[in-house]
Amino acid sequence: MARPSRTSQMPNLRESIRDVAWRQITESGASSLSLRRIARELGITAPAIYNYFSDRDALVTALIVDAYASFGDCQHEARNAYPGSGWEVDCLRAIGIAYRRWALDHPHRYLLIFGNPVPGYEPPMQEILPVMMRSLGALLATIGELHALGRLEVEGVPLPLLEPAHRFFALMETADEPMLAVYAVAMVIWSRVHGFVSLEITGQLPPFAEKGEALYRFELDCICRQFVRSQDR
Amino acid sequence: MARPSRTSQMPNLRESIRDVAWRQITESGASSLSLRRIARELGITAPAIYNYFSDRDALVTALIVDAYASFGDCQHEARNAYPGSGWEVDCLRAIGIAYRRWALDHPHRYLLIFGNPVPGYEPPMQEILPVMMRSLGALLATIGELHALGRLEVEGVPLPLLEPAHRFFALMETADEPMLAVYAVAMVIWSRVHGFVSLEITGQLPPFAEKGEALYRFELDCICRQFVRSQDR
DNA sequence: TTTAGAAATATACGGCGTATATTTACAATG
DNA sequence: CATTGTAAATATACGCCGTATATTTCTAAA
Repeated sequence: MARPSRTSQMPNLRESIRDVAWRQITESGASSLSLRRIARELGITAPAIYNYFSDRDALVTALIVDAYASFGDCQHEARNAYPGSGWEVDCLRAIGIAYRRWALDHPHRYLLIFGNPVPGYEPPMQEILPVMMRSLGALLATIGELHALGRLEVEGVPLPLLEPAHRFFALMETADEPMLAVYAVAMVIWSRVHGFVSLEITGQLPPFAEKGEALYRFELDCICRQFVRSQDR
Repeated sequence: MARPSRTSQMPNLRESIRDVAWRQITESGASSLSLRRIARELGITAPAIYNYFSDRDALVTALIVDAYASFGDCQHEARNAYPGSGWEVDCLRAIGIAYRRWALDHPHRYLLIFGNPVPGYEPPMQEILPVMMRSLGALLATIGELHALGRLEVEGVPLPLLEPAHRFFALMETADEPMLAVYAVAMVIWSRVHGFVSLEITGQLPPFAEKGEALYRFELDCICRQFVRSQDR
């Protein structure tokens, strides 16, 4: 008895697979994701999943794209809460706060994106780059505005190289020198924020329990003091 | 035919297992570590490994302890290159440089320790804490010296909580307030350094190829400028 | 009404960690 | 020297896993 009319009982099977995958990930971590478990839970057989995802990796990629979309939404929401000019520093801080908030709310998604959690998986860059850049777009735009206003402190910040062989070259080849400085500052900020948040959600920030919040805000203050010139003058 | 006299042909089987495990990890990543592959490579059967490691997790723990030892060696070597007083800033910088150097030289070891790479593995803290604290000891000692010399800038740095429930409490309960400040600064420094290095070795530091070095040194300069008061006066 | 294709099942293969029982080599004891 | 107990290995098996292949069935178009 093959093919019970499943499409009638369960439409959008592709969506259901993704949903169950997310549930399993948020429950027991990204590394314990299993096609057979998903199938079992949906009452189908494991090979049936291959009608919707060519691979386990294809499913993981779809999940990563989802996660980036959610992350990007959180970043752009934070940015859009400070429209107009004159609030760039508050915007920068809000983006930072939202970054940590999202990571704490969705630690497995965070690790799925920025960590190394799935065994043999290597992300296909051409699929992920768009959502990845969109999610970094909020930070880049805010820093870009500060730069346009002449309020970005870039002294001493080394600029990135533009080498055609690099896999991010396509994104950068149109960038002029000021844009490079914006990228550089963004990377420094991102690496600081990522360092703190990734240690925090993996439980490696030893003695700070709920003081993580305070220490994180301290870091955001350092970032703003260092890279943003005061408005007046 | 069981038990061919293996102990004669291959003594130190426990060491050999660890060695082969390291080779597999450095070749294809920590996630693709497999007891059966190790056994195959050593010409033994898989269950034989259980005479030396009770679990796959026990093997992973041994590897992590190894990695921490190697990492700690690198940190203490950097520190010991600047003996005596008056070179604390250089020492701090050297420790930072050595941190990145070690991570670039042993990316898989770095991810094994500070990442999330092995599927269902949860590290047993009571085994790992000693080597972990030893490896952080170089940084803590150097910052402690700066603090003792009155050259540590701690204004605005939030202090960690001391709550008995926390699993790092045993390490901290003897710490007095100045020691807490040293811990706090160490955590900030560590999170910045870790953020940069982890992005770099996972290939997520987009446009900076060999400019990673320059950007990293910039970060170390920022750290020194921010947390170390100048010597004179 | 027939037929082509999509979507599911059944089955199977090889890999994995590991539990259990069994065999063998070796060292200590009588 | 013979015996025996133990440690270290093997043999085997179980239940997972991803996935390849062939088969079946439902459905929609010709």
